[in-house]
Amino acid sequence: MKISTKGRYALRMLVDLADHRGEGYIALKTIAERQDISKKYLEQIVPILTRSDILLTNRGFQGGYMLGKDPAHITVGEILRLTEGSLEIVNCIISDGRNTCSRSADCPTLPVWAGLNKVINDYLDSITLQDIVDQAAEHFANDYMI
Amino acid sequence: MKISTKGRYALRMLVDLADHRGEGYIALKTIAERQDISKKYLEQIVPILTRSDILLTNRGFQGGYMLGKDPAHITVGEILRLTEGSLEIVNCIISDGRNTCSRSADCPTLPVWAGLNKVINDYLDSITLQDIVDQAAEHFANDYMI
DNA sequence: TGAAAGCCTACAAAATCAGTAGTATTATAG
DNA sequence: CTATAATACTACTGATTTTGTAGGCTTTCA
Repeated sequence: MKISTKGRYALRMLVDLADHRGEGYIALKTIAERQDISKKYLEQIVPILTRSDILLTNRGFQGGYMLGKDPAHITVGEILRLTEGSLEIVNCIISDGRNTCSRSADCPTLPVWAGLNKVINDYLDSITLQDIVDQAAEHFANDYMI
Repeated sequence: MKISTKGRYALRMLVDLADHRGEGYIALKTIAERQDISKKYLEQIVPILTRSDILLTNRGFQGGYMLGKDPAHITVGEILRLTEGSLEIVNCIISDGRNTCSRSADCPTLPVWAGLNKVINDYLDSITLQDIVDQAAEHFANDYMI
C-alpha cells in the first residue's frame, strides 16, 4: 500500500516547475539535477503528463517542459491518477466506481473500501501545486524567524 | 497503491467471526469455505492476528479461532496495520512519524504525504467490525423491503 | 491412539518496481 | 545544411513483493 516513485517523482517535478514558473521551457536535465532524480527514468514518466493538459513540451534545441495550467488549478489527485494509473485502493473496485468481484453484491467490506477511496481522492483533490509552493515558502520564512 | 489480499482476507475473516460471535471456536476450514479463500493461505495470515489480542486460538480437536475483543472495539485500521505491515503511503515516512529521506528537511511534498497518512488512518480507525456487521444487516433489510 | 485441528517453513510462479540502455526524432543556431 | 541539444520511443533487466502451494510437525480431545 504505497505510492510509487513514479507518482512521487512526477509531483516533485511539477512542483519544481511551479517554483520556476515564468522561466519558459526548462530542460529535463536541469530538473533531474535539481531534484536528484535519474533523468532517464523521468523521461519515461513525463510523457504520461504531456498527454494531459498539465504539462507542455518542446523538443529540439532549448526545448524542455513547462506547466500547461495555472498551478492553482492543478491538483495532486489529478497528477497521481495519471501516474499511478488509478488511485483505487483495492482491486475489488475499478475506476468508474463499478466493481469487478463476483462477491460484490453481498460483500460487507466493500463499503469500507469505497469510503476509503473517497476519503483519499477528496483529500488529494483538495491540494494544488500552488498550495504546496505556498506552504514551502511559509516553512522557509519560519526558519528565518528563529 | 493497493491494499493486498492479506489485509482484505484478514478483514473478511474477522467480519465473518464477528457475524458468528457466540458460537465458540470456529475452524479455519469453515471460514475458508464460507469466504471462498484458500485455507492454506489464510493459515499464513492468521498468526499475525493471534499475536495481538484481537484473535484467540485453540489448537487440537475442535479447535479454531474466536474474536478476542468486542467487535465494537476492533477497528479496521488496527487490522490493516498488522497485516499490511504499515499503512504509511510513502517510503519517505516511517511508522513512528519520523522520516528517512535525506531531502526531508526541505522537501515541499512531504507535508502532502503526512496529511494523506493522517486522513487514511483516521478514516480506518473510525470503523469497527461492529459497524461493518451492522451496515451489512441494514443493507440486507433494505433488500427485503423492495 | 487416532483424527481433527492449528503451526511452521520452504518453495515458486507471476506481477510490479525502479531503473538502464540505445536508438530515433525534432528543432534551432550558425 | 549540418552539428548539436533536446525530447520520444522501445526493449531489457535485476530486485522485490504478491499470492499462493506443499508438506511435515505439534497439540488436543474423544
